[in-house]
Amino acid sequence: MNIGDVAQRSGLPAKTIRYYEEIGLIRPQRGENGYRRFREQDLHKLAFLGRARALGFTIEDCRTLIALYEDESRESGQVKRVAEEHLQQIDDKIAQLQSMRATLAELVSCCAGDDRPDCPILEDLAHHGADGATEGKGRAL
Amino acid sequence: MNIGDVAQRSGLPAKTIRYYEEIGLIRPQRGENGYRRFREQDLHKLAFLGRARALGFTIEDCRTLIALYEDESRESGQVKRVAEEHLQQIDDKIAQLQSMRATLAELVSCCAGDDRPDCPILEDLAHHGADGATEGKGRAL
DNA sequence: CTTGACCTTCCAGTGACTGGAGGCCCCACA
DNA sequence: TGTGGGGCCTCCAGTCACTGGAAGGTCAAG
Repeated sequence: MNIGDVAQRSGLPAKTIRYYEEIGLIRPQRGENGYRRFREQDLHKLAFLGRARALGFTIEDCRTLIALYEDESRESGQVKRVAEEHLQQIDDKIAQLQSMRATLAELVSCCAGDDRPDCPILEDLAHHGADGATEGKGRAL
Repeated sequence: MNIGDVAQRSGLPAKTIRYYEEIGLIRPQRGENGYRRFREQDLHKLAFLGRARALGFTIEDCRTLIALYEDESRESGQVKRVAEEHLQQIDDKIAQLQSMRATLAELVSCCAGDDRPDCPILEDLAHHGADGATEGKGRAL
């Protein structure tokens, strides 16, 4: 298979597949013309990666998960630990977003949203006492 | 005030303040020694930025919000629109994370997490039918 | 006069891609 | 046999919002 075929079958953009090769997640063979040649097992791995990424695992997590997947002597506890840590991070992120959401929704509901300049949203941003929504800053929306 | 003072008073790292100047969010004056000299109004603006960022507004949103804040003839509807769009994005993100969370929690609960290799988490990643958690990919955790 | 804290600029790296330029390669059709 | 168009290649730059570090100037205290 050429890259276009695996892209279509895996649902991943060709660019992303090349990137995954670059960082060593996959090692497709090469034809005489220099084109990447993918086998079924490469496709399988890409599908695995696509699903792990869709669950929000980082690339490094994916590396670990693939290594565990290929390691017949793995212990399921190792996998579970990775997943649990990730789950915890998701929970933290959700909590942070919900805190932001609450503050923001409150402000929005207080704003008339008409043609007059008075705006409680700006008032709050300009004069609010100390911290914003949560202590942890609002990175990575 | 020097940058260290405003950093302390605003809670933003000095690096970040320099960055905000670089991208034109603030324009502190300069002393003869080349040091940035901040006035109260600069500090005020930085505090505004810190709070807007803590609510998850992008830098571009912040630029807009500050412009509106300084525009006496603004209409609060403009501000509200920015905030509502942002709120919508937060809601989308929360929904996406909750979908991931649900899938992941289910998988984790099915995994024994012991010293045997059998692992439903890996099974799912390897053989799950089509999409991952949600259709939208899991970027930006 | 030295020490050490503070300030400056500039450059590089983060994560996970994404876009685009410039250039082969391959196949079908005239 | 030429040509056109699509697919493939590599390499470079950009994204977002910082963050770290190196190399060097400045300032106040002792």
